[in-house]
Amino acid sequence: MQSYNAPEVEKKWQQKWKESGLHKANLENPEKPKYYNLTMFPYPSGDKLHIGHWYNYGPVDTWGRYMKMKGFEVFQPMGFDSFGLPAENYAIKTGVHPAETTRTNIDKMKEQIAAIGGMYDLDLNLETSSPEYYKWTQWVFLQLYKQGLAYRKEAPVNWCPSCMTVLANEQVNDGICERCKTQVVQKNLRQWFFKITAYADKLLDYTGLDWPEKTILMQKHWIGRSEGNEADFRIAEAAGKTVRIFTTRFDTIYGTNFVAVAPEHPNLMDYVTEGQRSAVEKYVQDSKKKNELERQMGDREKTGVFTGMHAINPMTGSEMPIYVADFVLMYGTGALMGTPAHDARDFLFAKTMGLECPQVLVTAAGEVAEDNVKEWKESLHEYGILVNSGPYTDMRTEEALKLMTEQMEREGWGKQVVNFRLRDWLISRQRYWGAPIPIINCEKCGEVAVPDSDLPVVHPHVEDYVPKGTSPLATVEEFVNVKCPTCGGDAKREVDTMDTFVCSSWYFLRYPDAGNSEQAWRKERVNTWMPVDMYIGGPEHACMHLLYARFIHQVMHDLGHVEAKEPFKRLVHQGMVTKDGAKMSKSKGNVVSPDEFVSKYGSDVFRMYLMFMGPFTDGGDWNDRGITGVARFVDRFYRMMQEDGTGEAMDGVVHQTVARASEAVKSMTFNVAIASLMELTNAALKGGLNKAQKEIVTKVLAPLAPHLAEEVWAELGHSESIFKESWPEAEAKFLVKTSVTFAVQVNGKLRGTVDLAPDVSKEDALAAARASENVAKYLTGEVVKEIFVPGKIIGFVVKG
RNA sequence: GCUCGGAUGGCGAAAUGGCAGACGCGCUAGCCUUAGGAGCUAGUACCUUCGGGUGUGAGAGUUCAAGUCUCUCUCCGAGCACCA
Repeated sequence: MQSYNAPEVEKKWQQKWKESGLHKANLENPEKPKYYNLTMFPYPSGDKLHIGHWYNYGPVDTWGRYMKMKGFEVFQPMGFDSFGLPAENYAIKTGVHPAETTRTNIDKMKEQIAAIGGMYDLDLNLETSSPEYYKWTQWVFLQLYKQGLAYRKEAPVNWCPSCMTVLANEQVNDGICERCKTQVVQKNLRQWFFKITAYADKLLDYTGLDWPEKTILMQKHWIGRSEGNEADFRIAEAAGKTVRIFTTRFDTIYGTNFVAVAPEHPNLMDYVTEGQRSAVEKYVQDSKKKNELERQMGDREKTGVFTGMHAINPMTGSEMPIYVADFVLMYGTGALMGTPAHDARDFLFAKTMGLECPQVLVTAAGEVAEDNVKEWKESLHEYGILVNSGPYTDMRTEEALKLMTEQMEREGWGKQVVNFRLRDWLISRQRYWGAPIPIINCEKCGEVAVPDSDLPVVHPHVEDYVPKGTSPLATVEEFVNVKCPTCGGDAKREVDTMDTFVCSSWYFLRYPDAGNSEQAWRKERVNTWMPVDMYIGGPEHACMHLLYARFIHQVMHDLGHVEAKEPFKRLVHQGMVTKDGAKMSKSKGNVVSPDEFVSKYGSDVFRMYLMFMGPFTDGGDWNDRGITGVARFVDRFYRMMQEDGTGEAMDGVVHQTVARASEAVKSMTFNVAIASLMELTNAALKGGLNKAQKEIVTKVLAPLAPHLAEEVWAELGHSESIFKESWPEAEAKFLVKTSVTFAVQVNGKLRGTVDLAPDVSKEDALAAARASENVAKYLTGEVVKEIFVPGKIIGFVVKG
């Protein structure tokens, strides 16, 4: 008997698949229903493919092959996110120019990805750092620019002193640079932004998307929509001047007893008396320093300084002090009304400032509230019925808010507004390895867009690309100095590059028409293939790539460039593979190298073990020994296929396996699918399968272990690829059993089992159960209830 | 602090409210081989007076029946973090 030689067999089939074009979809004219199966493209990092790559690409390929066998024209492309910090930092580390490292790394990765044996289309050669791609990234930029959705402004931005560039809010976690873990500082700089806030409401619409609930929640929270009111409070000491506050709970206005303003508030000095000026200025300086050093860390103590002036409560006319306080952010209007009874932070602030902690509880369960609040009460946060609120007393919060809004609008001192936490997307970077921003600055004409016909703005070669705080492109005179496209006079190019997330926010639109030199994509082509039917990638992109991509896609949709509203119809996040429960990292020295195991056991075994560890979305913990179980299974499976049997009494098991495996693959619990095949193999090694049964089983195995399945399929006498076959259906007639084991319970406890026909009547079943010796023993008292669940349970409830 | 997840043998894990622990790792015994990822057979939650009893983080509840549904709590993980 032959034993299975994985390395040889896998090489053979990878070659054959390549020759037959298994990885190619008919993009122009799909005859079957299309299925766009996409994995987030990798950046070429220079290290070998790690377990994380495999954990993604293996199962994604399994899914694609399954969909292919389900009768779809599967498009499964892969390219490289080759512009950006990872590639550039790798180049800086090695001292080799990024253009060179990117090239060699991509070539190396392509080889390694090929060794997985997936049907990924790498021939499209999509690389974001190539001029034929970034030409269209620049075009996308200009599409936004022409709509006023790309603009430049000076603003306080996040600056990473190590990466020597600005960063988007999304790339800063806990005040730390997401890439290099350095403390980020705030700087006022003139930078390029995409106006993603204009799409905030549209981005909150997830209709028709099959996405993980958690991801949607995270995005919703990041976008942070909140409805409320803005209202002007007059300043007692300065006639005609007002301070505008934002609140979501204007109904609590009768409990307001101070106003607090952010230190960064542009009109802060309008609210400061001469006497308090130096104190306020000092506070502002101190809080700026705090901003830079430890704003995020630790102390939640509320601080602030009295400005000397007072605001007038627009409802009651009473005066209250105005403070500058750094717990107030430049969110909303940068000023808030302090209502200690209803907001925990206001309560704390009032306490530290020695303010009276009042007095009126605006809402309660309808009863008159206590006069004084000594302790913070969470319940006062909620909507309720107003008390001590003048004409609004006894109203429900919703009603009071409505009437108060009407009043302020009528009297002209306030209105209803919607605020978002989402900030505009900062896209310019002072780094070398990115797409140049296609803008020219002319002394006469100002900011001028590079005409589409002049694209691409070629990324120049620079020898000294090490970041210094300004873009390295600025050092290339022939790049910088240009003629103005409008007036022909001397002008200078924009030297900043675009954030790599811009490159990756539209690549899925390029794949179906990659290589098109006339346009970013043909509309018909993209409308045939978009939206992406299945998008698989890590959950860490929830509020970055996945949000940006939706935004850009929605803009393209609104401009009529693509029919689909949303880019990704279904989204799945793969889990993480750990080692001994810890995240794998070089510094911990617990990195598992796939290559070693792949060369030992083969790609099929490696991929299957990753899938066998647990549910795909959960990830799993790597165990060097665990893989042997899957290796043994492959041997056993191959052996089972070599043995000829009559297949007697095996039809039920085979079709049972088809049913279970189909269900499992469909729900991406590949571990269960593999387990069901193992069970079948264990059973079949005793009985033996006939040829028809072997064929069915091999088809089930095919997406999970493509090389092995293809080999076995050929040995069964087929000359065409198994991936031209359809996924098998479990036939009902084989699933019908002649006898089923019923569990018999008395008072909920298992007392025995009886084997009966599956369609046995209730009466016969109960009689059979009663007759069972062990059961009869427990049927001593009066039977008050009889339970019969066909095929499963016979139960008695006995009294006494 | 807020918002989500999660907790089942020594380990990874299964289980439309219906016989908990499928499948695999590891372990034990035996067989066959003794160079390799060996192979095959049987066993493997706990207690037991061998009748049975107890077991899915803890405690309550619903139900004939709960790992699964409801409430309270503990612990672990992830995300957000002064957003008024």
